[in-house]
Amino acid sequence: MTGERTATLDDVARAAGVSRATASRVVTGQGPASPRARDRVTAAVAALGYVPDASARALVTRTGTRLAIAVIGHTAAVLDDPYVGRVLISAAHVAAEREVGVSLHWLPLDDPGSLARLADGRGLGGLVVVNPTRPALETVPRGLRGRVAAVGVGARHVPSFDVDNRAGTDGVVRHLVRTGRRRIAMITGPSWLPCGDRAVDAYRKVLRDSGGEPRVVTGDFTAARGAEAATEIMARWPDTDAVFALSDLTALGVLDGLHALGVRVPGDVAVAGFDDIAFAGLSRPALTTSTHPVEDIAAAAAQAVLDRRDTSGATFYPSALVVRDSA
Amino acid sequence: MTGERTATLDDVARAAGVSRATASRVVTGQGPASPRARDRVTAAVAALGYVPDASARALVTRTGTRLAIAVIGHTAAVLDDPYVGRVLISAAHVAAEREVGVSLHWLPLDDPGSLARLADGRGLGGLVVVNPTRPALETVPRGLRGRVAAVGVGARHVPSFDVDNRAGTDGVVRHLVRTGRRRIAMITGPSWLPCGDRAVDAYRKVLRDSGGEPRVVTGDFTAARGAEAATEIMARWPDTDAVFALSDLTALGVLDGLHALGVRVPGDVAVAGFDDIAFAGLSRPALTTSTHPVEDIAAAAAQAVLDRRDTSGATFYPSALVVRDSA
DNA sequence: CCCATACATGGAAGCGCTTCCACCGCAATA
DNA sequence: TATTGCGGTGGAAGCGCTTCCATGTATGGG
Repeated sequence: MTGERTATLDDVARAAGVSRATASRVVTGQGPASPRARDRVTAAVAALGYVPDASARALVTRTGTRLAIAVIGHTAAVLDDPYVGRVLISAAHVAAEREVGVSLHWLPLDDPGSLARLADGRGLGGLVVVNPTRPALETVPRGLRGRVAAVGVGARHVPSFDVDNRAGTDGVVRHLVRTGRRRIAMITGPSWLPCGDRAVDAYRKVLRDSGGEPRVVTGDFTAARGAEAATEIMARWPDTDAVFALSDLTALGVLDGLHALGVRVPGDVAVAGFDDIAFAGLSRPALTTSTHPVEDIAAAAAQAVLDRRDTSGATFYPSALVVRDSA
Repeated sequence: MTGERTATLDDVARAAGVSRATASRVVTGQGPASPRARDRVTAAVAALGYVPDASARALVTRTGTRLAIAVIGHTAAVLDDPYVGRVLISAAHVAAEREVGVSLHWLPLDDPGSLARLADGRGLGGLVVVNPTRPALETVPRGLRGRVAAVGVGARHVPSFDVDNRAGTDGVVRHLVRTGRRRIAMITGPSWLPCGDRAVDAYRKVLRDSGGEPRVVTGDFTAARGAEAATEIMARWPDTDAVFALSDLTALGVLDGLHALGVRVPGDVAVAGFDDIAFAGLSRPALTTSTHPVEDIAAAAAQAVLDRRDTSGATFYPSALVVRDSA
């Protein structure tokens, strides 16, 4: 049964008739090696199907640069939203280009301490935290300082990358005002996600300037909640003439909810979202929204972390108004 | 500057006044340890912020069960599609429950050999390949036999998990026929993805039974291609009265394309998709489609791999017709 | 023909950890 | 009191790899 054993560098060296040191030099491409030795080792590697053990290698080189991506918030809501998937894919792309591995971690909302456990070993090149809560970010192990970035929130202690949802919201709400709406309601994100605060601020500010009173309802970024919230809003403030949701998914739900209520969009009520997801242009009426360059943001975070760039503070990416039919 | 060094188990042992062996026993929870030793070690761990080095641990235990997820196909199309993200998230969930790490790999379509490189070391508990091409699966390193599963294709050599798109397609197309459609076109997936073959078979079969002639157009699972394909189809076969796309995203694109053409849905042409994504119910008209339990499938694949269950052969998950407004 | 120089090579140390094994002291039993 | 058994413990080996260092072995110039 020894045939089932995976080959080790010793096996390769023995098969090639060289020392393990030489074999290592050839395999890694570092250090001198005669053509003869090179050939024999290469042949042995192929013959034995040798694959270096990453653990052993990382142990000695202390250079195992792996990019860890931690997603916080274990809610079902995340499943339907393409957001996390897009972040994952984009960050994984960046990592793949640099030939560093990616590890994925799924952290419950209520156990921020688990972030610390991610730093398993020095094999960690960096950590990207998606949708982090504030307490979670404070549990980042000190060995990792300077190698952590946050996506999707304006974090304090670590470099963070997010869309400028203040400016984006401002743009959307101003557009609503410009097109004659005054009684504008807003559906926010989940309360545990601090990223919405700046958006709500912007919304309040525009309303104040235009003489409207704020009508804020808490959402959770899901479509189901959007439909529900639409009903709530129309019941509580029947004269509402516009609804702005901080998520396209929710806005699509609003469209659905209003449709069920027999409210016409945009005739009776204008609807706007945020994110400009692929489906925003496909709904009927097509959704007015503001862009969210998720891939750029995630890629930037991954790059910053892998480059050990100390981009402290928050970086906000521009969001552009996309006017379609719903508002 | 020694303060910056990350603590090792030796440091912990020294601080706790015990041997490294004892410290290890306490940290891992394996083997006997007196309450006194336990307390002292625990305290030392906390004080030093010690985190075990996963590489070193994996090296000696040979038990580093990490779940590798490889996504094949580097196309932009994957980005918009929630599919891959959902697979990732679901598999990561399963892994998280069992406390095994997840590593993510992004493989170009044209270099299947890179699959072999994933088996870096014995730290690999299993490999889930998403959307694998046939040649890619054949490059799986022999050390990994029995620890690989495929998602999204009826693979030959490794256990595979996919939706039963033969039955699903059958259900959708029969529904179209039942509602009076005869001149039904189909938009498939990309040609490099073999999973569509069975669906096309089913489509052909139903058409043959109902006396229609097949009208097959190649797609790529994107919405943009759907809009394009709709135009192509209507130009080539102007009397088409139904379009079935093997992807909801594409079907939504078809809706858009037909709308631009001034074709009414479902009045003039019925449209049906496949997958029942979250947005399918939100489009206007709401999309008729067939379910695709992506999360179940991905979870099953991850479980099979982590359990070392030798579920050879293909497992197909049922797909249920969802009739909405578009067909 | 001999010595300096370069390169190729193997021996050996050690990365941080787990675990086998031998050991020791203690309580329980004869 | 002598013997057994056992939980707790430390020493030491070794996982597979890289890399320092010393030792060859060809090559050039003097």
